[in-house]
Amino acid sequence: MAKLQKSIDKRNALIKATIELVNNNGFHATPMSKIAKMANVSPATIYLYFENKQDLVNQTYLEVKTKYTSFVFETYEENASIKIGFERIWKRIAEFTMNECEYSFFLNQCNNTPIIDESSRKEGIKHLQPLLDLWERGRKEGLIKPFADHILYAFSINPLSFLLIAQKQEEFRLTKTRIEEAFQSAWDSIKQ
Amino acid sequence: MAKLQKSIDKRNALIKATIELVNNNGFHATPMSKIAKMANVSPATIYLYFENKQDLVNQTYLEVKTKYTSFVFETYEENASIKIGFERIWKRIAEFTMNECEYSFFLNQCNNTPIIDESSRKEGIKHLQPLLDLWERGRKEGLIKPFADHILYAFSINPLSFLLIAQKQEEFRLTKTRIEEAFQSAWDSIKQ
Amino acid sequence: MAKLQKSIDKRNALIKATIELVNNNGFHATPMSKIAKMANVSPATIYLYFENKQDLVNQTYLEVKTKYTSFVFETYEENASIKIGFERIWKRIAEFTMNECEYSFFLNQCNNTPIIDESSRKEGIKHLQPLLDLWERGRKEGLIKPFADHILYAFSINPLSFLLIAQKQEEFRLTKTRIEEAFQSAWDSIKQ
Amino acid sequence: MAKLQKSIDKRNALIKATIELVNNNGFHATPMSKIAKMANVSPATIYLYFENKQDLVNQTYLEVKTKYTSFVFETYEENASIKIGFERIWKRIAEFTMNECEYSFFLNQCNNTPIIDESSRKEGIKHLQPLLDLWERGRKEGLIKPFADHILYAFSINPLSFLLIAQKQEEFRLTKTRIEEAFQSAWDSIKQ
DNA sequence: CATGAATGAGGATTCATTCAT
DNA sequence: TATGAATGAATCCTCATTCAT
Repeated sequence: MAKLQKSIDKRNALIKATIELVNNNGFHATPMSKIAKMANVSPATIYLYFENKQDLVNQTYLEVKTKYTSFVFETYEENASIKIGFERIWKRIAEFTMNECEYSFFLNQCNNTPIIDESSRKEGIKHLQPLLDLWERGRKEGLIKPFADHILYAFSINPLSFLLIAQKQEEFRLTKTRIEEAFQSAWDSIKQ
Repeated sequence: MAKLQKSIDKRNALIKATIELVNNNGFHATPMSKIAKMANVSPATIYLYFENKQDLVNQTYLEVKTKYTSFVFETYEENASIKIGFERIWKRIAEFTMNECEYSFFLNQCNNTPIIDESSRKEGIKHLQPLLDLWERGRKEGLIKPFADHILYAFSINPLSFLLIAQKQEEFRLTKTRIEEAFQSAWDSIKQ
Repeated sequence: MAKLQKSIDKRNALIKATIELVNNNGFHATPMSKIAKMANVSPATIYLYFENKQDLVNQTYLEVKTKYTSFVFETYEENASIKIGFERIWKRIAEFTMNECEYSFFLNQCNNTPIIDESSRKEGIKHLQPLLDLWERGRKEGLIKPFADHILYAFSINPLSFLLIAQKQEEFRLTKTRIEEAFQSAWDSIKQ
Repeated sequence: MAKLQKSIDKRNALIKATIELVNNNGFHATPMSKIAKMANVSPATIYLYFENKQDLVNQTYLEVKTKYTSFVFETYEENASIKIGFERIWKRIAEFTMNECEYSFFLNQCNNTPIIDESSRKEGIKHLQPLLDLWERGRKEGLIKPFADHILYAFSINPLSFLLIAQKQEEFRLTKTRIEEAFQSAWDSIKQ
């Protein structure tokens, strides 16, 4: 329906604007009015789609996280070997992190800052369940270190966030070669 | 001098209050008035010590970063072997990260957020120069992977930040054993 | 349109309040909040119509100056004799000065004080162009002293401002007779 | 006495600073702290010499007015003819107005603005008593128009203030010749 | 659904003034 | 007498949110 579509478009525009503005200015220093302006909408209209500013950010966070997760596992097949399976997931995460900087940067900011409601963030790393399952299998097979998921995540996945920020601050450029190197470090850090 | 000491005390109280409040509420949502109240001074007094809110946060950041760096290298001796040297530095960082959560959390927030002036953050990871030197030596000796500093940092040091946050959100407890495990992952990720 | 009219009314109320308060208290000592209260709007509303306090005063100044000029030349006809022409303009200025004390006093305060932006005041006495033209003609016909416009203005027009203030401070009452006397002085001061 | 002199020096420095700052920024926008700084004195010290900010400005006004008056009549001799007497006083006023712009500008601002207490300004033009006496004599001798003092003042003396401001705003330069012209206008405006 | 005008509550900052020394 | 540190009270301005249309 054209009408419904228009609504969805507006909601999307608002979320897009939120991401861009929060990325560049932080949550503070992004007034609702600016978000409205960038989305070509009246400030009052925001409140038809979201309860309030907090809700807007929370929903934006969840939306982006969902995009992230579904991209990451889109190509995943459960029956690959541990290393191959991990490599595929890792490369997808790396691809997302680098190609969708806006999304990744936003997620990162939310994860390191009290701008998101506890409840929205509470899930932690559960959204990566297939990866956690893979690790579990790997631990059983003696291929992955018998460490907690958080440790494995901290050393093999999270570093990509740091590289993203370093790149954004132009201290560093993440080339193809370097991604391969990064993967090697990631794998070494978790493999038995 | 009693007067000078009083001034220093006040400045410290302000910085302490800033850290605590920004950690819990974020830079936005910590009004100067609350900082003043927590430091037991009038809001106007803040402006005797800092130019404005931005300056207060910038200076707080630099102060904390300095504490961090000097703690980390306090016990460092250059002529240890690569692995021992790295282990010592890493453990000091881990110790600081876990014991001085307030400081670490604050640093982390500043590093992942546009609340700090570019110029204040510009240094990147240069403050860890002795560690970078160690890596350089390690690469030459063929003990450390021949990767860029940022990659080594991302995989061996930065993960501690993630573990800190996970702990703060009570998803995870970082026990002695787990620190040992974490170190093992760190070392595996960078060793040749 | 009712809505547009309401907007215009509000803007006018704000300008009126500004004039009255600045006249009585000076630019300092007239907080925006008082202006808002007198105009029956919220302080925040002022900022829908004016960029900031400076802009409010600048615009008020320009508005009042426009009222002044158009009143002064409303009845003017170019082809009268020099003396008649001058008398008509002078009398209109006198009328405005005395009947619209609020406006005149405000203009006077702006002209003698650094509360107005240079740019807003820059025009000087150019707004009285028809009078300047008349003087030019008068000089050519040998009826007016061959002096600079500023001198003619200083001695024939500006004195009314002083009389206004003297009256406001109740040192002096400007009666019909005295206006005639004043005109005589004005004319004598510029006539050849 | 050296001590007394030092006190007087400080008071003078404060008054000088007040004049300069109020001239350039207006009464608002000249904080006590700036006055103190310009006078090389602590803010607290001001309150040893003046009750408060209002008192400081009032006293500055009176001081400057006194300087003005005594300069104007310094060379005056009562027994000159009306025209000569007037010319002498007028020229002294012109000299003061042009040479001591800072003082004149300050006086002018106080006279056209509600920054001075009514009581301090109440005297009006009484400080020019010898001139008023001269006019009275002139009226009796039929040489001066039989008009109120305020009118004579408005047209013959006050115009100099306008010329001062025009000059300050660089619309106009007051040369020797122009001063002669101005005098002619002044005299014509009051002479019978 | 959509809006733009309106606003109350609050925030950063300034400043005249005081006070302990 | 002189001061610099300290502050409470104000001031300008912003912004999330609402409401009449």
